[in-house]
Amino acid sequence: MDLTTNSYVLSVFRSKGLKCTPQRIAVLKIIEESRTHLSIEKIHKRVKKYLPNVGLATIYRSLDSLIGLGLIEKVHLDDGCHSYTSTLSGHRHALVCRECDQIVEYEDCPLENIKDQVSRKTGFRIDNHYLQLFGTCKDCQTVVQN
Amino acid sequence: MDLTTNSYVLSVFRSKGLKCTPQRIAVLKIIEESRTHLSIEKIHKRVKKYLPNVGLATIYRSLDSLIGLGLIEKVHLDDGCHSYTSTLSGHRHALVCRECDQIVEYEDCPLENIKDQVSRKTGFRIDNHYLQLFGTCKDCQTVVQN
DNA sequence: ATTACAATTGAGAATAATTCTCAATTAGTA
DNA sequence: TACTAATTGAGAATTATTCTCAATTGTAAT
Repeated sequence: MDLTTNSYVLSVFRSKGLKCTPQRIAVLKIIEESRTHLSIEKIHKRVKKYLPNVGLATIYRSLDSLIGLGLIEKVHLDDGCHSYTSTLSGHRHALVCRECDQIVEYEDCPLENIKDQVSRKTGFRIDNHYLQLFGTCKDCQTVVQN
Repeated sequence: MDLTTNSYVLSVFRSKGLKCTPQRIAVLKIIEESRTHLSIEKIHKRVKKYLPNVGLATIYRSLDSLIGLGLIEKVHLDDGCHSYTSTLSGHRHALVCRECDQIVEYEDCPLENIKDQVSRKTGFRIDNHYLQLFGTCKDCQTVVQN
């Protein structure tokens, strides 16, 4: 894995005065490159392939930093666990397949007008939302259940 | 607090062969009656007022049972913590105020048609969703920020 | 009402998840 | 190249959650 990064990511780090360390870049890239959700332990294991001495605490800290920078998002799974997903290609929502754990993402946010509607009804000023859909992906629908 | 319950709740317990215990009813009622989100610790403290010997493990177990019965739902907060909300008045979504922690709920689910739309685009069969909106409630919008 | 039995509970131990501490290291200036 | 504040690794500490097991209790059948 190439632990250098692009100038956009670099500028995000700079804008908050955070250092762009190999540990943080590795965590970010691993999350970006994964198509299924990764637990902290899995992220740790994968980062260790490239940075064998990295500690678990650093993974936690990197995740926090990256969330603070808006480069990744915490994803809450149906069972109460959570994983992390990259936000680099813009606002995304996750579709989590219960069978194969695959995450499919879709770009267009269907919630913009819903937010207005809810705002009018409740008086809330809404500044963030969290949507996740659970189900069975195309592939797993054709597999015979056992 | 009245630890008896109505026949609907009773029938839900019976339908899954679960016992309708005072501990479970207490947890359910406390969640139902609260308008803000409650941590496990807070639920534990409140249940203790009525059942002083209740253990923390029982709160965890009761919450699991009630989720299994569909009587409550886990709510993921923006900071990664979670709380619980009653589902007794039908399908609800939470609006969480960042200022005062108040939860406002709205009954009508705006997602039914969105699910179809996403299904068509991605091939997913969607069987559950999780939506939460974060923002500032009406009251807190008028308070001067400090 | 009583009984029988499986489900549930309380208590605390065990485990898992997360955060903290601190000395050593390092990224980003100057 | 040197400086400095931020970051890291290691492991301890804390917090959250689950497990174990003997005692208790809700429920259904008598």
